[in-house]
Amino acid sequence: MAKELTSKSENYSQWYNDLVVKADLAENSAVRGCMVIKPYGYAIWEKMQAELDRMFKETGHVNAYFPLFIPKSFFSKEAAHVEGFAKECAVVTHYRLKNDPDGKGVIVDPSAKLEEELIVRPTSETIIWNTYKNWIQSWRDLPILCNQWANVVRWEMRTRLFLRTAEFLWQEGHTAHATKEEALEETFKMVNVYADFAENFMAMPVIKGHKSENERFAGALDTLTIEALMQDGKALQSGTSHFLGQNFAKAFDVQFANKEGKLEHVWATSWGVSTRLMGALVMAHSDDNGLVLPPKLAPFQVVIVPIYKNDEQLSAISAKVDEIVGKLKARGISVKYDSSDAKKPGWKFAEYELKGVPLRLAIGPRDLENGTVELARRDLLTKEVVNIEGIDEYVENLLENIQQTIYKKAFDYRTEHTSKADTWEEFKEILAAKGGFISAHWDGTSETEQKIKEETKATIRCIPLDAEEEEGKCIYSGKPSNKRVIYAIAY
RNA sequence: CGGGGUAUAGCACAGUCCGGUUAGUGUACCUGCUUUGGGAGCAGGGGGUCGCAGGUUCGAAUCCUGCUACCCCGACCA
Repeated sequence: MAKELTSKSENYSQWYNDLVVKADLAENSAVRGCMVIKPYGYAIWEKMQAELDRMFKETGHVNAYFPLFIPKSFFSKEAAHVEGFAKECAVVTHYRLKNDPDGKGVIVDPSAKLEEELIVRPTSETIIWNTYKNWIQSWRDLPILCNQWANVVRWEMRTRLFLRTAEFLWQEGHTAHATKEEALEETFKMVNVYADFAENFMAMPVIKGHKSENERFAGALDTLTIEALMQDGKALQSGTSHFLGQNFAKAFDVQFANKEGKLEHVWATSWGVSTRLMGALVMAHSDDNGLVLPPKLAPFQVVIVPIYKNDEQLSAISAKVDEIVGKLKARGISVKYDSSDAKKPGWKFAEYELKGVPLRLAIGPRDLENGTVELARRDLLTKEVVNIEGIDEYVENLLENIQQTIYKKAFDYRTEHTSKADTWEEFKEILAAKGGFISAHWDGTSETEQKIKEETKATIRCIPLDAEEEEGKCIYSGKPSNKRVIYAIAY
């Protein structure tokens, strides 16, 4: 074996680290905490972007771009926001280098100090609301529905590829509305878009819900989240949508004249998903043989491997493969024909499994004689021999089936790892025994949430949107509660 | 940012304790032949500022000091 993966059961986090690197998704760079996203990984991200971008536009949003740098003074305008991000900001203080007079290399030119330091954006609310102030005067200017695709920097102390890096790629939507109701509606709309994307494209079931006060975005009145369950029983926050109320409008003095001619502060939302989704995708489906990619996000959905003994056989096979490729492409299926002579079939089989290609099609002399191909599906690791006749339709259906099977497997895993706890003892037992989501009553206080976190490391992942009214007692304090919330140990 | 660990060829490691020929093994790479339905075999070959910077010494991968990066555990976080 050329590339050995640590097994998932032996060491889950090592398995993840190995997989990301060995499947060629990303690697660590020369810059601490910052990753290089490699072409294969970036191709998946581009597929995610393309679909999300389409969904944003379908819901009336437009793309724009705001600066990487934010004047320091902007940051202090919204108190909770500063509080939340101050500890992880990169700061630009100078704008010039010069040759070191004492010898080698370059130094920062002390005479080139900026009058006002610039913050490398950890998120763009401040620069955007400073800008929106100029865009908004009357109710006729609203709503503003902008999104931007950008990089942001949060100076993390402990990083992991995709899951937490000092610089990451994301999209951030920032909207401005005339009424609270409309802003709230937007907040919900976007969390639904994220859930739709996660489930139908990533094949990853998610729970939609409100964040508790502790977990809320700095500066938001309400944060909605989608929470996914990874295969080690830990939760991963995969996307958030914030109702910002009038906090930023007040901080940046953004008012509009309503239909009665009175000035009012604008209502705001913001929402984002990041390259963290790549980590979610890896951890939701993959196995000890490597990545398992849902067909809708795979850089190529089908790989074709020829098996041959000489050039003559290869050209006969290639002729047949060209036909197949043409038919598959006509159906919009992306396919790679790997006729390279540099590697042997067995090597290619293992390599494409590691990279999660949903469907592998092998064709050799035996198949040419019989008019067949060998189809191997990545998700189930099963093989079958099928007729070339009608292969395109067959593959198309199979890809759809793989997409659904992957989803169902993740869904079943989540179902098995979602438990109800009614007592504190039970809660701790479940957490220790199998982890996963635990549905339990909570008295609604931060103190209780904090205590539970200290004692078990579990936090409230969300208060589900579809939580049923149910009288009960808080598992920790015993105080009355009227609905269950979702606990888990989180990434 | 606190505690622990690691750093030697593209990758995985040995050698470091106890300083002493030309730094070694597997794999990957290059050439040739034979191979090709699950990570091929044989033969030959190339590749190293031993993480970086200082110091000790006749002599440093090895001892000392500082720095950097990565991994694990904590605090913090998408």
